[in-house]
Amino acid sequence: MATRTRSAVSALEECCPAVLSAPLSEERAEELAVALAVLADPVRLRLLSLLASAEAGEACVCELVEPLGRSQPTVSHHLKILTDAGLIVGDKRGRWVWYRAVPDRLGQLRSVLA
Amino acid sequence: MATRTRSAVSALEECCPAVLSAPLSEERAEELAVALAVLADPVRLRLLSLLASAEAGEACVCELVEPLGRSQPTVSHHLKILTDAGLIVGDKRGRWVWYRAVPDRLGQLRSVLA
DNA sequence: CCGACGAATCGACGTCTGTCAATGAAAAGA
DNA sequence: TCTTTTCATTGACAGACGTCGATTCGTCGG
Repeated sequence: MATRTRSAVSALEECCPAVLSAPLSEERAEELAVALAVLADPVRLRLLSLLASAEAGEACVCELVEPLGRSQPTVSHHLKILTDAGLIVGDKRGRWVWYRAVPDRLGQLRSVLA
Repeated sequence: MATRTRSAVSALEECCPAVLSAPLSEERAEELAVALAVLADPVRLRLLSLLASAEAGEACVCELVEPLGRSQPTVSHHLKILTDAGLIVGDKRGRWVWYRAVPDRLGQLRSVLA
């Protein structure tokens, strides 16, 4: 939902030294590592994939629990991590929360691995 | 060194479903997560960066310990992880082992985040 | 109001991971 | 051969992370 707190979004906000071309400061390496760690989980990768290929590009939590084979609290846990990283956004409508991927965000990360 | 064992290199050998376009199977998500976890560490990111911007594109371990601010065993530990992932290669010459980055390998990972 | 439902939070547990000191192995020099 | 240098391996420890059951918080229907 738009009301959710975003913490780690600032990780690589503006464009990018690119790992193999710049010497990469200690602070920046830490930021990049945190951002990549969000993606380094099979459940979160499948979440991104499921959301991107869902009807209308979005899905509620209850539709994600079963295909992932994880408990509802676990799925909510990963959704929060992805949300905090800015990779997905949630929109609460009635009793359901509809999540959708933010492809631009993934593109930012991709461009750092130049 | 060329004699070193490579284990996790098979992670995403041939080209790529791309996270946001394919539904991403459970097995493939696991492989991708393992591959990304190798990059999700500040010391390993700085290692890649240091090697890429080193003289002649290579450096020995003793040249890497001090700028990283980690113990020699710790640096060797991370070098092994990067080597097993195919992101760097080591070449033993005399008493020194010269490491260099493998940019193609990083490009493979990058392309998965399409 | 009250009960049912969807989702987030909490608490606890087991596992994985980064780190270092100590040790081991290989190579060069005296 | 003995010593020194360079790097890898081992063992141990602390902290972080994924997972689930139980609980709590909102929201809708009756």
